[in-house]
Amino acid sequence: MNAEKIPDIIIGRLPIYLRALQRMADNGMKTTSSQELGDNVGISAAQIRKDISQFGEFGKQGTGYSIPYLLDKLREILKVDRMWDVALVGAGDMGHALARYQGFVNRGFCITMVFDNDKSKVGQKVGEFVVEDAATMAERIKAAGVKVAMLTVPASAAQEVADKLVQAGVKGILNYAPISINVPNGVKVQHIDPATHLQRMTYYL
Amino acid sequence: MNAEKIPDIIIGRLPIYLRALQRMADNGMKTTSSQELGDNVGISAAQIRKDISQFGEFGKQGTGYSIPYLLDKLREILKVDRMWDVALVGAGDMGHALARYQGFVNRGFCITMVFDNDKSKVGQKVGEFVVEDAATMAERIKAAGVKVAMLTVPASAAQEVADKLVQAGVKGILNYAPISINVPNGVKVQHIDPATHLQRMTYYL
DNA sequence: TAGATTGTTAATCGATTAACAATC
DNA sequence: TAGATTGTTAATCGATTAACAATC
Repeated sequence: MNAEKIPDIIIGRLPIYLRALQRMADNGMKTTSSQELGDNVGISAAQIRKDISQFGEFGKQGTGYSIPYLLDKLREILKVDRMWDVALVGAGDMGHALARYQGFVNRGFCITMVFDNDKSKVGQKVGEFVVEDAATMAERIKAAGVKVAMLTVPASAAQEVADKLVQAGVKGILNYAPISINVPNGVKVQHIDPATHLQRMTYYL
Repeated sequence: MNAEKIPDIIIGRLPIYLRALQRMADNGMKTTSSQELGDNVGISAAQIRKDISQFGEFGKQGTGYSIPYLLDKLREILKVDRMWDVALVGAGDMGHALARYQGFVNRGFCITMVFDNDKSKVGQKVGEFVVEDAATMAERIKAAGVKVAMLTVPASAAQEVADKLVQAGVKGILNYAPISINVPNGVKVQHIDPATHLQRMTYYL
């Protein structure tokens, strides 16, 4: 294990490897090589080897990587060898889709609470969850020790809600609002904005 | 205007700038500086100036950038000074949320068709769209000249559907399926996978 | 004018690739 | 063993930052 700081760009690729390896495992594969994994995710074999070797010697010359073993290691590194409780804030269309999404649970995440500030939504069911009043959000998150949240509120409310989440102890925010939100050091934000992603492709068309 | 090839990493930041500038314009602001824009999006002022200057001299010493002018230029560069028809494939929860999303139209995109291969969904309404049979997809996309698609089908179907989209002339795919899809040169893919984004943050927690 | 801020250069910093000894 | 593939090194390539003359 290497104690030096790992660049964020490498951390960003690990979940991609993890996803591909999980899929290989589902298909009954037992081993893979940097070449094969690279072809799968569109990254060079050299880079895959370099990235993985930051964390230890997980492969074997001649035979490559054991898929179950590498899966274990990557899950451990990314800290998804446990289950993270997630708060979902915003019970609109996107919130509904996320609340009903089946893909979180086997990747380390479990939505445990859903909030909205619209009183007409509070008490209603969204997926298997009952929408709670956003006014109780900070308190509930603090009490439950939730560290991860998904934000699907309008852009106009996003910064304010993010501030409250941070205040309540949330350390990672997945932001679906189409606006850059600012958070203190030590809090991570990931942005998902479909229009931004589309605009990144049209340049090349 | 610089005729050299612009790095993809710069292109990727332009939509972020565009989004922030649009918001500033909505708030009635007329000018901004690289410093102010940078604070807004969390990028250094030097980098913002460098990025923008790849495409021309859009600022003025002493006063910064005219927001409406820079908006125009960025939209032109990213080719979102026009409206792109978008095909949505997959009428599940995520497809529903995207079909009803109001944020595309003022950012250059307009969903014009929705497909699903589930016969029980064909003919049903999703947002304001009637779901069409995926069997007619290639034909419809070709006839309409659609170049951009959003993919919200299960991972097991994603590669196959992507191949059909490419065959039909689609050049940009926004992939919501949790799997890396491979496409020929000249076709762009952007991946949106919430679990992957979350896993990128847990490392730091 | 004086102050502010751009566009650009050069220096620094960081990431990727190619190559290969080690070894399974 | 012979073939395959890792982990790592050094070289290359690319991106970011700092600084400042130009100028609005």
